[in-house]
Amino acid sequence: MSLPHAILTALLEKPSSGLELTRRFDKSFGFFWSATHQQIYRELGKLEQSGAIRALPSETPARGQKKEYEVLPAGQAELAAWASAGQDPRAMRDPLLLRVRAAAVVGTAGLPAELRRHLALHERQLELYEGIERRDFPPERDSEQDRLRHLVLRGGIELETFWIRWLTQALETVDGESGTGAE
Amino acid sequence: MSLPHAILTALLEKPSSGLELTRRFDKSFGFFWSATHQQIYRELGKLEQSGAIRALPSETPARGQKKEYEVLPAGQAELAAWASAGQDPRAMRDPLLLRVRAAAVVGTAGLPAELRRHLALHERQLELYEGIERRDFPPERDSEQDRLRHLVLRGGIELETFWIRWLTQALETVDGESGTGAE
DNA sequence: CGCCTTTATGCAACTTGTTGCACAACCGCT
DNA sequence: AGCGGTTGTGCAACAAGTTGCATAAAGGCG
Repeated sequence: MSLPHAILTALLEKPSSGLELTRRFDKSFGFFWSATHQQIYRELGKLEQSGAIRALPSETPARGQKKEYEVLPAGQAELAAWASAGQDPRAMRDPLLLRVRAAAVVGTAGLPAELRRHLALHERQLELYEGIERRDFPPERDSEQDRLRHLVLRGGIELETFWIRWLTQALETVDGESGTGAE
Repeated sequence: MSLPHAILTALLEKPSSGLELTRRFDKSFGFFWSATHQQIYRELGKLEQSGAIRALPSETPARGQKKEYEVLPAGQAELAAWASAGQDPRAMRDPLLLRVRAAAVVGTAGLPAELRRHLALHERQLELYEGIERRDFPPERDSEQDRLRHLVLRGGIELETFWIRWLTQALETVDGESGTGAE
């Protein structure tokens, strides 16, 4: 139930076309919610049909032609209701932790390389986020919106920091003991 | 592609029936991978058909009758291959961060209560994990398996710690500024 | 015995997310 | 005009996960 609300949030921040949304979901929005263009187009269709958003009138409404959407009052109300409703945190599901657990029974061959690769990826991601923090949230430009958005970005930054710390620990643990398979 | 491998890992650690697996996925296994009983039964069927696991022979093989599974060599090989293969971290997708971002545009009504609720849940989860750490990983009982499993548990513990820290920050941010809606 | 609860397995329908591809307009180039 | 790249929208098929319910054996109890 989150994708439509992610789209509503993005469109409220700035009306966009499908492709523009896709790009925003690949960049800043992607810190907390990712989506492919197909998901987005499909959902835009549903949201338009349900009256939550509408396409801005265009001169040439045809295939291959840009179509901008804006949020209607019904959509904003729906988003507000969803954001304040109670929702439990979702169950944990992380492939990397699972793979380490699997390595405990079938051997650690290949594991250190994979951990190092992930470490590098997370370091790059962290740098990216910190760049955005410097650019978009300089000290003392604090509307309520700024503070909340900064808070979300801090979540992304601290999550990446967590992974970097954990991967470093993991590499010490795995490299520390032979580094050969167990099996 | 993770669920079958989660099941193989669990079965290698200890052969089990569907319901036993479900309980293990609700408890310790759930730190890094969760699954419902329907997912598990469906997947057990597929794994058995593909020759990765087999049901241990039973006197009364009938519906409503317990059926234990064990991993076959093919299954173990498949798991080892999967665990050492390259897999990118999955794209971030967190409803709570999204809801805070949505609150930045539609108002923070109801948000503090929800943040406090999540904080309490994560604190309870952390306590649980720390209890397991004390019970299952006392200092200096270190086989390679122990170290790797402890590492995975540490991941769970540090993730919960991250959430507790972030939610505390978030509450300071939200409560600090009126606590009324924005809109 | 008949009834209820617990243990145990499983189907079907649905929702969400992924992958691969098709189609169409526009732009610059030669 | 014809070609190729970019921008833009979209379908179809599939894979993964969720929800609700059906079925059946076993054990306890009056």
